[in-house]
Amino acid sequence: MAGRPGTAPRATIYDVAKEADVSAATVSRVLSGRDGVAPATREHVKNIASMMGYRANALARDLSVRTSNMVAVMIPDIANPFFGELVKGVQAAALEQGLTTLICDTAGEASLEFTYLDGLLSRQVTHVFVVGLTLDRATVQGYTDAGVNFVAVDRPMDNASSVLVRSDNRAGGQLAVQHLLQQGHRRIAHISGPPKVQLSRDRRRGYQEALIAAGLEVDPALIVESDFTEGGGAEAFLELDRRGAKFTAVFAADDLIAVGAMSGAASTGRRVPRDISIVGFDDILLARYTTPPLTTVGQNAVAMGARAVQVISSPVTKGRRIILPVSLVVRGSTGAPPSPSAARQRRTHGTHDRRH
Amino acid sequence: MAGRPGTAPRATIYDVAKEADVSAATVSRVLSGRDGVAPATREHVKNIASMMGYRANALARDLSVRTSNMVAVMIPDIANPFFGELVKGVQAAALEQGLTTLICDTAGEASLEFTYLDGLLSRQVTHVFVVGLTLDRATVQGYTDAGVNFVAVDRPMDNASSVLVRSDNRAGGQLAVQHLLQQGHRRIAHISGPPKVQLSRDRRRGYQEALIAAGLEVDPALIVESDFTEGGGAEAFLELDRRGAKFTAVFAADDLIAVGAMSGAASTGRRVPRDISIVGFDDILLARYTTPPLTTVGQNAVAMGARAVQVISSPVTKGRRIILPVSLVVRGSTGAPPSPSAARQRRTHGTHDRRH
DNA sequence: TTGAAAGCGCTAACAA
DNA sequence: TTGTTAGCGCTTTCAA
Repeated sequence: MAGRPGTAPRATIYDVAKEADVSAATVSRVLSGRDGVAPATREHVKNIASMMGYRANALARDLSVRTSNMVAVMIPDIANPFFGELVKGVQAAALEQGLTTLICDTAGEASLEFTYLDGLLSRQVTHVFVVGLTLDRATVQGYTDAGVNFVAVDRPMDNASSVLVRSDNRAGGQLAVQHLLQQGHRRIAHISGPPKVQLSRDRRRGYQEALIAAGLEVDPALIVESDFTEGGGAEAFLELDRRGAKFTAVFAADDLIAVGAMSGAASTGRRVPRDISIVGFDDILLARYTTPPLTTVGQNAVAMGARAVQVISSPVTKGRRIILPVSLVVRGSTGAPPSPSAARQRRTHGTHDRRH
Repeated sequence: MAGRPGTAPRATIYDVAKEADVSAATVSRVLSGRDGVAPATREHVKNIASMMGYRANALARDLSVRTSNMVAVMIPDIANPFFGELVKGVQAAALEQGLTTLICDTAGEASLEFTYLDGLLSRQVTHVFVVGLTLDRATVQGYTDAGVNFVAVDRPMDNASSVLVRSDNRAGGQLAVQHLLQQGHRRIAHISGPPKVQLSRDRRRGYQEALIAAGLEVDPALIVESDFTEGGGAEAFLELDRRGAKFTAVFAADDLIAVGAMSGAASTGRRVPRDISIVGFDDILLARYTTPPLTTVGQNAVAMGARAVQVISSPVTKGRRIILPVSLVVRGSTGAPPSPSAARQRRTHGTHDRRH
């Protein structure tokens, strides 16, 4: 009640001890649920503690024990819904284990990764889930040596020894293209993610393989690189258009790119899927609500996050890879290519998802 | 080199002191950049420290000093891009002040808010930016008393004494409706956010006021409540449709709702903006890339976050409100209402997008 | 079953 | 300018 504002002196374990007429050690034992305390004493201490509104000081505890009950997840762009969903998965699963999740947006910048990792390490956060760390191998090794346990999610890190949880991106690329092929498309463009990112290459490879398997050629003029944003996708589509390339479908490396591509298509006077079909990747929540709804390769971000958390509690071989399956989600953004004769045959953008 | 994996014994300030042949106090002074150290000593200590790969233990420091250099931002849904952008603003501004930002997704659940706040408090994180805390006034007061400084962003908290940084939501609602009115719309529906959230009520009030100012009546049948998601927006649109209400435009309480409404419109056979105009709120990145691009009330999430951070460094009167201006961003989702004859005519021919 | 005492790694008077 | 000495609040042997 007295004291300066915001300076309410917090009760310590000693205050509780004194009040309960026991030692601090006993209070500690009771409050951290260790045994070896008489039931009566236990009850008594508990009462006194809650009476006094005692709150443990995690700093002191962590300093003493040299661990913390917090885990962190580092992602390159918190404004990308896919990562948002991923984070939610991590958080929910961590919570079940009594762990609190800290989220760090690195913006893909090494300096920020550095800052965060330093802060986490020096606060005894020993488990961190990372999506696309750009830090070099040596630096990462330094953190590992210092006691940080990394779990790479979605994207591998420059460090062969840590566990990786990701989707089967290559298969996803194939799935997307096979679907387009089935619809009758032959000229299929691809807007890829940054080639530096492994999954960009994997999806692209799937794209190429499916094409080749169908006896088609891979035309470099039909491939353009982008980043994983709507703006990048729109720009990439325009680039494709500028090249004068002929294509009736595009496989976008993620849903945001696909949305951008749809926008680019519209701005060049094309209609989806009548004039052009578009397939995305991720199946973010939004995909269901674009106009038309987006056909996409579904991966379950929430499940991926949850799976990553499992890793820390189950003994895992170093260097292990956990590959999650993907599946095609057919919605309204794909259809038959425009054929001169059959100008009006698709009329069905149902709201139902057809899962394959 | 020796030791168990992940158990590399970290050098302490004492190790450095011994090696540099000075006292721990001196090392501390050097490493935390305090003055009162001879330049020569300073250099020497610095060298030794980096030589030894010394890393400060933040836990020990924070415990001793009883503050930390971390701030936290608590948001209800990390998968909503608006909050993602907001967080980015906070983070960037905090970084400039040497503060590291922790992100906490409360999912709008009081229990999670509780968990996070406890963890933060007991780790000496004294500044937290909150968006729509649901915790009750007394609980919040408890944290305040314990030394947590809250800055409410976007949405006020149940605590009159903390600073609030938000947009002028009421004016935004008016802006949206005035625009629609200008286009010639008279039957304008509104899909609001949860009425529990203050800004839902503010935007709705703006909507109503603009209607009344134009001499129109507010028709309750044209207002439906939703949440701030695409799914909610789609559902709300369908509800409007089910009611058989006649309307030519809808003002959605946020962009995600607007996207959902566009989807709902499409699934009921309406075209935007030909048959129906839609206005959103927020101007998230996505708004530029929907089909058609979304007309919306723009608020700058990044700026809002940054402004909130300023608050903690500048002395601010308790209970102060900082209201940020909003502005209308006209894109392609709004246009003139369909005239009965035109509507009939279009049913027979395919249509192209309107001009701007 | 309980307590005394010694840390965990750092900072901050107060002396020297 | 530098060092000594107490803590910060909790955990954890080791005795009792």
